[in-house]
Amino acid sequence: MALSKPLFFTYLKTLNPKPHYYSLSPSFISIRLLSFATPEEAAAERRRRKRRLRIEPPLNALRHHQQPQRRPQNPIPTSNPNAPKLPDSFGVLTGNRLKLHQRILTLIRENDLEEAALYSRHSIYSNCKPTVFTCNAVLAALLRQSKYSEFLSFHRFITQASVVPNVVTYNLLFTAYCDCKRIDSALDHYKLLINNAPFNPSPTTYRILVKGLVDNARLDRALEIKDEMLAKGLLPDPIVYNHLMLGLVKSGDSDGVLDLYNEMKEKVGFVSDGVVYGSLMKGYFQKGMEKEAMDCYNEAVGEDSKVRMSAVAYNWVLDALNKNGMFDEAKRLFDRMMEEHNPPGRMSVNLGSFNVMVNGYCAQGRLTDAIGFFKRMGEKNCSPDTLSYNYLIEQLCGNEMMAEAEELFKEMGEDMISSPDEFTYMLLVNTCLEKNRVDEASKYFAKMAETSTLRPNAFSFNKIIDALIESGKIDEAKGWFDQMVEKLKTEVASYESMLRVLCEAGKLDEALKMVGDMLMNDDLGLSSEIKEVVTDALRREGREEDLPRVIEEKEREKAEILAKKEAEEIAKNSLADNKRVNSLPSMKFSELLGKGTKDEALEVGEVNKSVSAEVLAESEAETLEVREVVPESFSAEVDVTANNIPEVIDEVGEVVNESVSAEVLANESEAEILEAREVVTETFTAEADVIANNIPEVIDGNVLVDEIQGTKTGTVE
DNA sequence: CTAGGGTTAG
Repeated sequence: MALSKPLFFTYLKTLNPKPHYYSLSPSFISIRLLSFATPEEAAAERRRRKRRLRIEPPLNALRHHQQPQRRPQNPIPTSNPNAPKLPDSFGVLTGNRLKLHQRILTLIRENDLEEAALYSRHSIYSNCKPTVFTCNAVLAALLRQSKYSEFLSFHRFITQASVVPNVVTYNLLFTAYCDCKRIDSALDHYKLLINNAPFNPSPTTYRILVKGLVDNARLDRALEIKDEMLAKGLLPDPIVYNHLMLGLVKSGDSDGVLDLYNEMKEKVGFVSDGVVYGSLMKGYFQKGMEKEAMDCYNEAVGEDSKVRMSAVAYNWVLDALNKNGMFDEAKRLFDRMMEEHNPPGRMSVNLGSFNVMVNGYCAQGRLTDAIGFFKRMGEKNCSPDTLSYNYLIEQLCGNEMMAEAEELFKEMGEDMISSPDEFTYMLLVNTCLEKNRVDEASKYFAKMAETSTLRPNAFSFNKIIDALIESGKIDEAKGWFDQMVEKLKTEVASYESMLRVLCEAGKLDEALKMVGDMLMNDDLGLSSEIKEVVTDALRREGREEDLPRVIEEKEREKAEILAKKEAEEIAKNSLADNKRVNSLPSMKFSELLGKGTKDEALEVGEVNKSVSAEVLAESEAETLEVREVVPESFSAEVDVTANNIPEVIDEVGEVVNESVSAEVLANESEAEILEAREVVTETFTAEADVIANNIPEVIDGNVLVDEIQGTKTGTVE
């Protein structure tokens, strides 16, 4: 996906927040009141707090009614521990934290994202905690490189480490979810933002969400979100409207297109942003009202037009012309844009302009002209990205111009921007296969597999495997099959068909080895039908006793593994029990909080922390997990207890409820959490948090990666 | 000048 550049700009832009999002004073940050002399006093404080919450509703409740431009009123400073925390203000980005920020930015610039993320994670526990701006920079970088699972893991990490997200953090998260087509997750977090965050969504928020919804055929919801935006008193954003209008065009609702345009016009008088005129033209064209479409055209680009036409706005108009048979007019406009282009002051052409023209000429079947436009990018210092290449290569492949396609392929760069991706390779592989050039196809496939970055999906693997089998290259096919098994979760059916092929080819030893692998894999197993196939093949060579032998062997191996596992489990449990016993002082946590001094409680917290870390940390990753929840603040130590040793929840339940607060609110969470929270919306105390934290994490990074890989690589037919 | 480097194509 060619998001990188625009996203980066979005980030840069939002990095400069509007002052009013951050205008609350830092002194507002809540101070936890944790130690009470007696349980009675704790209870009294609890009651007081509930009363107070009734009198002073949480900040978000007030926020709904205020004008967006107005500074949020600072209701009651410091005393409400359940109040949402405010994100860092720019003021904190000084001294060491600024230095840290710059070092991480340097790492990002050097494209050492792994180091940047790791460094940030470690700094959380240093005396120089990264600001939310630094975290956002890391998130944005991960997003730019489509590292979604790392993105989500990092995001989860910083939320659990109580880095308070700002609107940019939310926007990055929305973008990540939308990119992965997990629009509902994005909406869940939008709801969290609306309900809990001490700031409003920005126009960018609405652009991301509306586009995400439109792209995922959720026009109705997109329109609702737009209305929510208006209800907040924000002006109609032309970009949001354009997304919606394009969505309506796509679904054939041309009246809707015109309605939206008129709605915007009604609200702002005159629509000076040219970005909507292309979709407006499309609406008229769709109604067969060519004259009106061209009136819009003239309004937008005519001699004395007052409409501001950016490159993007022009591109939409170009597209509208091209898609409605007005290529000559498009060409005239394009030439004018080229002439008008005068950077840095006036930017009227960009990469998209060329792409739109390339698309238009391809649609007419004028491939050579399309290549001509493609080559002209350099004139205006534009360079094609992967998507631009892929589009043209696909068109060329589909029009018997394989030589030209391969030429372009060779041009594709080493850089992230224009390097070939899975789609590129599979285009070439498929085209070669269609022409029965199996060896060349295999060569392209091999080239893709050699890269460290590209991950062909199962569909791609099967494509080349089947083709190789069909042309009798069983060994080569088996080679790819083995790689597929190593890299991807492979379906039983794939194993079976490969197995059949091996049997048919009389490669019995390999077949038996594969049977062994299948038996050892709990997800696979061996159907009686496939057993039959193998037995038949063996019988032909007089080796029918080999199969039962292998089966028996594997059963034994499996039993051994199982026994070993059980033994380990027992050992581990008793170890854990010991530690649990050793950590028993933590059971007195609540008492200490009630009766003892804070210092004593802290001491227990300390013990507790290290013990739970020990108990839980079985791997590096889990150590990180634990460290994620190990907080700076004493109160969150209760979190560790509550999160990690469920039994303790009962013991310290009251205390937990009182002290675990909104910091967990912004947790990586899904609909359930929202629901859980709904129950206690008025006072949103920790009950919901505890519930929420016990809900198993829904996000599974690996699953996600595969999903993305699936959607991204797709199928090239 | 009080926005807008936003968008499209597999």
